[in-house]
Amino acid sequence: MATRPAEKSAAQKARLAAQQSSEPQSRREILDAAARLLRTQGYRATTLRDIAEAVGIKAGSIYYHFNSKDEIVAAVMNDGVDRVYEAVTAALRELPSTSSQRERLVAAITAHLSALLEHSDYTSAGLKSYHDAPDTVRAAARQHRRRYEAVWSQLIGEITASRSGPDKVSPETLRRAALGMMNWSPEWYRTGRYSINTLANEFAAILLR
Amino acid sequence: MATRPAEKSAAQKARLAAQQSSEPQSRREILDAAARLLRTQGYRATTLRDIAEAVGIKAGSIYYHFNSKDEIVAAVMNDGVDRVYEAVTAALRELPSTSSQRERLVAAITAHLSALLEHSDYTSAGLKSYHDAPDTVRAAARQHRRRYEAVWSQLIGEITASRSGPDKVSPETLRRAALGMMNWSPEWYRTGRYSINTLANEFAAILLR
DNA sequence: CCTACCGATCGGTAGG
DNA sequence: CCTACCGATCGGTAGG
Repeated sequence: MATRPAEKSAAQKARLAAQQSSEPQSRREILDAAARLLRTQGYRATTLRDIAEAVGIKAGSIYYHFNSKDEIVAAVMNDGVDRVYEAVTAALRELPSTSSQRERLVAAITAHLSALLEHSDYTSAGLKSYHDAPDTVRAAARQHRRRYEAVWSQLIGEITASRSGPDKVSPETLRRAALGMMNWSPEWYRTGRYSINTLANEFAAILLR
Repeated sequence: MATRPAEKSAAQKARLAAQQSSEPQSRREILDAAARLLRTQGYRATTLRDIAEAVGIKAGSIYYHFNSKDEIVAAVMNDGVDRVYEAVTAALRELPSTSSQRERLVAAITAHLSALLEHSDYTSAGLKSYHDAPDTVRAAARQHRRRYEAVWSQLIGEITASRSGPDKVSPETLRRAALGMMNWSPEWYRTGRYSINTLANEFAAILLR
C-alpha cells in the first residue's frame, strides 16, 4: 500500500492546522464576521460562504468550529442582547448616587444608542435577524431579551411613579415608546451626521414629562 | 402530422384560460398574497412559489402577470407607502378646521397605526422588506416615502413652532421619534390586546410637551 | 395559465 | 482546516 503514508500525512496536516489555529480565537473571528454580515445583510442573505470568506477559510471549514448556521446566529443574537445589557447597566452603575432621574435616563439612552449604532455589530445584527431566524433561535434569544427589558421596565417605572397629571401614560407604553424610538434609529442614523449625546438628551426630553 | 391538432388545442386552452381570468383582478390577487407573505416572512423568505400557491396557480404562471419578483415587491412597497399616506392625509382632511393640534396629532397617529397594524399588509410588508430589496426597488420606494414623510414634517413642524422652553427638541428628532415609536409597534403589538385609540392618545401625550 | 426544465446557490457532509 | 460533493430550492424561461 504505497498510498498510505501520503494519506496519513494529509490527515496529520489537517489536524495540525486545526490545532495551530487556537480555536477560541477562530470562533470569535467567525462570530465577529457573522455579526457584521448579519447586521448589514440580514439572516437569509448572509451565507456560510460569506462568513467563511470574510475570515479567510473555506465554507466547509466553518463546521470545524460550529455545528450549524443557526448555532452561529444564535450566538450572535444572544451576545448582542447581553452587550447592550452590560453597557446600560454599567452606565447606570457608574452614576453617582445623587444623580437625577433625567441623568439616569440620559445615561441609559446613550449607552443603548452607542451599542446599537457604534459599538456592537452583535446588537444591531440581533435586532435585524430576529424575525427571520428559526423558532429555536428566537426562543433562546427571548430569554436574554427579557432580562434586558427588565432594566428598562425598572427605569421607566421610576419615572412614571414620580409623575402625575391629566396625560398619564402607562409605564408599558412609555417603555415601548422609548425602545421604539431608539431601536428605529438604525433606519435613519448615519455616522458623523448626528451626535449620540445630543440625540440621547432629546429623546430623554421627549420621554420626561 | 397527427399531433398538430392536439398541440394547437393545448395552446388555445392556455390562451383561453388567460383571457378568462380577467387580468387586473389576478394581478391584484397576486399582489395581495405577496403583501401578506412579505409582511410575515420578509423579502428573501417569500418565494414566487409561495405566492403562486397562495393564489392557486403554478409558479411559472406568475410571469404571465409580472416580469420579475422585484416588480411584485416594488408594487407592494410603493402601494404600502401610498396607503398610509392616503389614510393619514384623509384623516387630517376630515377634521374640522377648529380642531386642536392635539386632535390633529392623535388623528394622524391613529391612521398610521391602523394602516400598519390592521388594515394594510402592504404597508407593513414594505416596512419589513425595504432593506432586503435590491437598490432599484428601494430607489423607487424612496420617492413615495419622501412624500409621506413631508406630511409628518409639516405636522411636527406645527407642534414645535408653537412650543418653547428649556427642553427644546429639534423638529427632525421629534419626527424621527414619532415615526420610530409607531413603526416599532409591529414588534410587540398583538391584535385585541391593545386599543389603537388608546395607544394613539398615549403616543400623542408623549410627543406633546 | 401549465409543464418541464435550467443554471445558480445554499446548508451541510464525508474523508482526509 | 481543505476538497469534493449532495439534495433541496430558487428565480426565471421555452413552448404550448
